[in-house]
Amino acid sequence: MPRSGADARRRLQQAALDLFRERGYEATTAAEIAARAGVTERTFFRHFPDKREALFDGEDAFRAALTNGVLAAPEWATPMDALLLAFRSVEQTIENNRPLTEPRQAVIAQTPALQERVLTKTAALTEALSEALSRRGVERGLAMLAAQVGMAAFAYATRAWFYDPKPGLGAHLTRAFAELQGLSPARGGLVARVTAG
Amino acid sequence: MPRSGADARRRLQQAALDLFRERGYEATTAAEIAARAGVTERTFFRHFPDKREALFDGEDAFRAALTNGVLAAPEWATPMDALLLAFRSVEQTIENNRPLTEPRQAVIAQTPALQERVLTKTAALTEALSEALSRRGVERGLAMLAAQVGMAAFAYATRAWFYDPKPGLGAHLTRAFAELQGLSPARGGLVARVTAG
DNA sequence: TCCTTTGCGTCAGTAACTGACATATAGATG
DNA sequence: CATCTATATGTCAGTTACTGACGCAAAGGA
Repeated sequence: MPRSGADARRRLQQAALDLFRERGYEATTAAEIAARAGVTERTFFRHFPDKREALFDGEDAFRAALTNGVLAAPEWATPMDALLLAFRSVEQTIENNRPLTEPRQAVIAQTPALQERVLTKTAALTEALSEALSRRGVERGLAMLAAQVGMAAFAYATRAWFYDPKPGLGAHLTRAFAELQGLSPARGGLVARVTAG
Repeated sequence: MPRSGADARRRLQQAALDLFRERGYEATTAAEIAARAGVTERTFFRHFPDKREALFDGEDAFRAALTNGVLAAPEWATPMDALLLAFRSVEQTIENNRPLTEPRQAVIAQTPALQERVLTKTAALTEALSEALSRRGVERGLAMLAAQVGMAAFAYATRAWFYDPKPGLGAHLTRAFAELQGLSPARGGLVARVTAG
């Protein structure tokens, strides 16, 4: 196979992250990113379908790891069990990648266009988890519900871990899934009564 | 106050929906929408910040109704109770608006760019619900978790109601919140054991 | 050494937006 | 009724994200 192109791609990603941090996302053009990476604007768009994607990469591996985690869960595991196991299986990866994801998060935090893209990435991940659950025999609608609830718990844990990394992501994860339990209304509450009826 | 502009806005929305249905979102330009509405492209962008927004409107009223529903819940209501009450309070509105939302959904279903925008609209709604819950005294992180879980259940109910409207949205809603209960792992399950520890 | 495969540059073009300025019109004010 | 003002709209020029077509160059296999 001739010329790899992976090199230019990495340079483009680095240049994009740097420029977004220096001038902000909106204030940097695709041409500027390409120039700093030593290539043409056209090359930029050959590597990334749009300007935002330069900031997101390696999501495929993460998704694969998560779905594998769900599928590898023991047979007796409930949907939420399987999700918790899946999240714990990528725990180390996330903790190791923190130095790389942190500056990225800072850029995303101040640009709505990137936040929008994060939402679709998360939605794709949720969809993948849902499909993995449905492969385990969970009905499709219920699988999507469980996947969304699981992702909410995961996000909750991640937020907490972001501000307080000491206990480790794993501790935050189990706490999040526990809080999920506590969310269920008290005995005799409205939802409980409606559910019984 | 001179000239209202509300008229042109409505025409633009209608023209956008029609054109998106005829040619698809990507294949219709903002200039075409404006032309059909009898105005200039510039006027289009004065009414809507971008092309996608022409399809979304009246979300503010919906959000206000939802947050009011949360705030109006009785004091003894748990977070999930309050959310269920909020959703049930807009039940009629949604059922009545179905004829208007259905063609819109059809367009959205086949254009990724619009699906992305739906996600941010949903996120904004979730954020609003979360804030309403936190005003009820729920801790902010937990409020967000509850809001996301509630929105997941709401989406689940809406999907089910879309395919089977006969029982009414209310029935699907109570069922969704009940399924949420069932999602909790069985006694002795992994999450239960981890939670206990 | 040729040949194929693939990344890249160049160029032209479309379309989503934006700022600046002029104009027209509905309504309040006298 | 005349005028004045606030606001919507038109016009125009410009930027930038993104795309298709074509040609060149380089890396590896034959």
